[in-house]
Amino acid sequence: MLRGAILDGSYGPDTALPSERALSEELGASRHAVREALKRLQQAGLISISQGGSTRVRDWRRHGGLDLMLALGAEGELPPEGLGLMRSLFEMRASIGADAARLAALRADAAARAEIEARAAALAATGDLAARTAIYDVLWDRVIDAADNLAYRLALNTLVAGQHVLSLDASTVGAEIVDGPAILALAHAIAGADPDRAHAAARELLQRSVPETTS
Amino acid sequence: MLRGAILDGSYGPDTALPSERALSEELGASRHAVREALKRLQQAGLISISQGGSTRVRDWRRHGGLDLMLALGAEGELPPEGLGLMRSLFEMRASIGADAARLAALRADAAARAEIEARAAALAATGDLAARTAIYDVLWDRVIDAADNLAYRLALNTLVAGQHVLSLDASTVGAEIVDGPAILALAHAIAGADPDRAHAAARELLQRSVPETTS
DNA sequence: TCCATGTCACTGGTTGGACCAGTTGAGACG
DNA sequence: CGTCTCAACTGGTCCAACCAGTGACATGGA
Repeated sequence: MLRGAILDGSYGPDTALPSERALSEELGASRHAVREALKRLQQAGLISISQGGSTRVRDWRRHGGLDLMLALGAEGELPPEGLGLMRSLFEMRASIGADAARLAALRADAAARAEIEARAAALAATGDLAARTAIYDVLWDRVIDAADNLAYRLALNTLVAGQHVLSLDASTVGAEIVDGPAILALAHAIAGADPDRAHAAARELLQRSVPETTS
Repeated sequence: MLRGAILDGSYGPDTALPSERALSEELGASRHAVREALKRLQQAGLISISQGGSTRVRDWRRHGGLDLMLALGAEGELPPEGLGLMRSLFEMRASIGADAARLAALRADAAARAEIEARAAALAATGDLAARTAIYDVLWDRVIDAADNLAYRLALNTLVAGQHVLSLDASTVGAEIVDGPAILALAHAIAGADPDRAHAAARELLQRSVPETTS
């Protein structure tokens, strides 16, 4: 609410915001509400607050966290940034996902390998698109778990949340879901403890959903 | 403050927290302070708040954002997780950094290519470790910019913040900084628009700082 | 004239109390 | 015994006041 009104419009980096009391009067809200909003902006890395001194806008490109992607996507953003935002999201998904597949091939225990292979087989055997999508999501969830990398898990959480914010349906990753053999090959590479093949297979698979740019 | 007291100890997923009023009395703080803390936890994905209903703990492994890494690292964590946390951080750094180098080789404009090469040369020509570290940081900053991927930029922001939280000094990436020729090779690959070589060079360079595990 | 100093009007930080608005469950009623 | 109502929760919001730092301005002495 306040975030969009503040940053995306005016208020360049290093400018001072109005005081909390001024903002509360200007926005017609109590100082507490303004304060909570400001604290959230601070947590997001958009502003820096210091007692006594004034609250200043930070350069979000340099201090913002990954969660900012959601905020940017939420507020119907700049048209040129819109596609770039999606491309950024899916490029990161491809990069992280491919490395997660590599690590899963290295670190998964026997049970995880078996489950990943079983889910891939179940996916390939199903014709229903919705069912395939559901299995595909769980499959990747298990791969991320098997990779045993907390940063990957958390980053992917943010990325899928971002896909929801951008209101993307299953068709966005349709090119991945329809290709049963490629998914099976990926699962086999992970189950067979072949990190290089797993990485390559995942990379190729995930790359299909990265939007093209006319550069 | 409150985050550590709540999650890391007890309070498993899907359990209900005490009411705001109860917490304020229990912690000796006003309800407003408790409320601000809860809002921050909500933003971090640790809890879900709904008016009328009770505030419940969410499964942070499934709903938390990347910023959670900082929070976990801040509160002297579980010893076994400590090393895993660092490994996760540096693995992600390597994965993102390598792909950023690849994209930079594809997308950088002439000025960026020239600057990246110039900085690499300046780094290789300097003997002082601190100076090399400073140049190295800026060099990667330019690579990320050239990759033109907002998600990478924001994720890296979080990762470097995490390195600060874990109080890691320059020696952590010493194996990268000392190798001038490797850095030069990376810069040349980017400047020469060779994405595959840039990716491989960055990957090899960044992989050196990933802590080993005795698996 | 110039610099050190103290004062004071700001800034954010915190608290208490009150009320509004949903949710939930226990008890009353059919 | 099933259903409905209502009261006691929950979080959401607001007002008013005070504490604690900051910074600039006015004032004094060198």
